[in-house]
Amino acid sequence: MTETSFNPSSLSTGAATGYGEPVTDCATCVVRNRAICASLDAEELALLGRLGRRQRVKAGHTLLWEGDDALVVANVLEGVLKLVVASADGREQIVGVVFPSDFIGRPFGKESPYSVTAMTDAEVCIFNRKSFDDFASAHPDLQHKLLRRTLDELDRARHWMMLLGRKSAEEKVASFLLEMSERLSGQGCNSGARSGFELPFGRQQIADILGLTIETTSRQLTRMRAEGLLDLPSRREIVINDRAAMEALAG
Amino acid sequence: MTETSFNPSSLSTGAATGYGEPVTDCATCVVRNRAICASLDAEELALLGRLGRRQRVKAGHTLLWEGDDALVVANVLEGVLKLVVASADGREQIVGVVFPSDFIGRPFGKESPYSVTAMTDAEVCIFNRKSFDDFASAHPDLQHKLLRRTLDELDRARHWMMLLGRKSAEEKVASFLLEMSERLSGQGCNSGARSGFELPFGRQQIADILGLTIETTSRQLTRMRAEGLLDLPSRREIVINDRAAMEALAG
DNA sequence: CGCTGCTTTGATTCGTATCAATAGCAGTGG
DNA sequence: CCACTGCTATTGATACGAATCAAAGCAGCG
Repeated sequence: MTETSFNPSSLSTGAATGYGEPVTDCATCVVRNRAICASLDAEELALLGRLGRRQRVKAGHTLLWEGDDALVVANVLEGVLKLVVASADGREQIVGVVFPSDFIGRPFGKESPYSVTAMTDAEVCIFNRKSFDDFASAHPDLQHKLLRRTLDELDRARHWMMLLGRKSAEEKVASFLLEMSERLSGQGCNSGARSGFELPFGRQQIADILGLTIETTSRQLTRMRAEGLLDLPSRREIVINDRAAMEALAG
Repeated sequence: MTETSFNPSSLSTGAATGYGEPVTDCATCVVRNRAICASLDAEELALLGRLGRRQRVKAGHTLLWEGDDALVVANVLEGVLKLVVASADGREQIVGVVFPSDFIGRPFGKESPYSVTAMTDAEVCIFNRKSFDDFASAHPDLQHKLLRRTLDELDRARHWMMLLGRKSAEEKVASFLLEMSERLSGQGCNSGARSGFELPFGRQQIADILGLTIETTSRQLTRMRAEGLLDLPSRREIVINDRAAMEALAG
């Protein structure tokens, strides 16, 4: 465990100071049109902007700890973060992976039900939770966006439950590769059967997502490569050669 | 498969007729203060009531099919229903269990991501989804309630992912019994270490919740009985003798 | 060049699924 | 009241998949 804590020491309600950089211009934000902020008009955006701070999070650092007071919520601007639930004896299960424009944190709740840790260097637009809760309560459109997003997340989580409870190691890895291929190769075109992408994390993390060990995960990938289903040009690169066959394996 | 479909054949937008009974008096509804309707005042309640119909669902009948158009949403008045995701080859994973006052269905979404099937005879207050979506969009307080509920469901689902991905059969069964004990023995007092309750479903369903087979589930229960942890007075009754020990097993 | 951490590969064990048979219970009708 | 039927649950024997334990390979970096 080399992970270290992000400590929002001088966090205060309202205009938070002492950490991060003030948000200067939401209008030019990279996720302006994809994040929940897309529901706001210029005036509202300026108001919310005053509550937020841009915050860099280095890979491996933890923004929220499972069980601790959920002091902050945030939008992801850049990088990839994981949501982790751990058991008393140290087993870990990744219960969510968030990308730019995704929302993190637990609004309207006291304790964070999971840890949030950066898997790559990341940048987030962070809010004091109470301030955000108040703002959201006063802005139905924002709340509507948040509701839709939460419903989508719930669907995704439930679909993942099927994978965790009922699929074999081979099916798990195949499903994982297909989902990552879709989420990582951008909203762009996935025309051909071949598709390559770079995973933002290593084998152990794949295992923690799939409920497997690192050895089993590695073996499955090696076997798929041997069968010509995929190439592994480098540790974190994956090229799916035969999408249809991969879909068949995913069950 | 003896499950049969509930077919809302003459479903129309607005005041739906031709199925169920019209809602006569929301004010005296058994779940009036616990369901999302609790956010509404008398006038709003009357409006929503006009959109709803009381509908009985017999045990084993399916209200919504995975992948089909999600035509309806509903509040549970009585009984217990399950949310099921199935794979092409017939494996099933129960991804949620809903009780009276819980909300079911997928607002703001076209396809239902899972099937909803009654585990016991049940009664629901059912709405045409589109009408409900419109009503919700116009009533921020209702939407707020729905958001909180969805966030809670998401937390529960993610917690369950840890169980499915990382826990042993013994830990799964122990966790399950503790959770059911809490959700079934009502909001009442759970004073003593001993607690008994009646499950609304059989062994196969427990297995489908835990991602196990019926045999493994049965063996774990028998073993726990042999060790004095619990009693099994009848097929569906469970008495936990030593709650602390059970919590230790749950991991 | 030789660390250091991550990944792959191999040998073995263990837990759970699978296959198969029996037991128990609920409902039905003689 | 009891025999019969169908369904659910339990119990047993065995097989298989993934975990575990152990070692070697490989890449990045001072």
